[in-house]
Amino acid sequence: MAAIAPAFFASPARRVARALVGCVIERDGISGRIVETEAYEDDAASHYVTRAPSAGALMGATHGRVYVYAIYGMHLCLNVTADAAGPGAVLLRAIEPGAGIERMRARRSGVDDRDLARGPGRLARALGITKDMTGAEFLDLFRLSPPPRPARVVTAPRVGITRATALRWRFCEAGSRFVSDPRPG
DNA sequence: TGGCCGATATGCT
DNA sequence: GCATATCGGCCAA
Repeated sequence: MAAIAPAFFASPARRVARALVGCVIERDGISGRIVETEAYEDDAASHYVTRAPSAGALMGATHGRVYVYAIYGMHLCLNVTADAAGPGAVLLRAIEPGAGIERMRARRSGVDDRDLARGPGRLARALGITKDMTGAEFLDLFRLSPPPRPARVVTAPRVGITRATALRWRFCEAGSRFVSDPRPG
């Protein structure tokens, strides 16, 4: 399977976010199918606006770069910047664990497989994300392959935001039990 | 299933 | 200093 190339991230964040659903992400022997993403552009909820000092330049000037931030003190969230012509980033919210599932389990005893990477904080933990990855070329750290089978995508409002809540820029694989709460539909 | 709440990085005043 | 956050774990019902 040919890997996805950097030009994939040149499109607007919404398009990249939708196209990522179903793709397989892999790093260091751990892999999974992406089942949930969210797009952020220059809307009121975007870190391009709300965290302009740290995220503004990265989201505005780059595409295909890693952007990691911490939320609620302890959770990391993995994003990839998008849009060669404007600000954008895509938050990776959930994956369906594939290869390396035993290592993901080993890091977190007692957690059901379904929950290993369901939600942005858990996903970051499952993939061993650290904040110092910010700024790196996404495809230098991760291998990304097209969907092994076509994904049916449903949209929903983004999670955990208080502004621009009318936008449905959350993209989920229809029917997947690996999608985080609240479930779309 | 739903509600509570910890624990802290980040940005603003 | 302060308010808020692109959450997640735990508990009661």
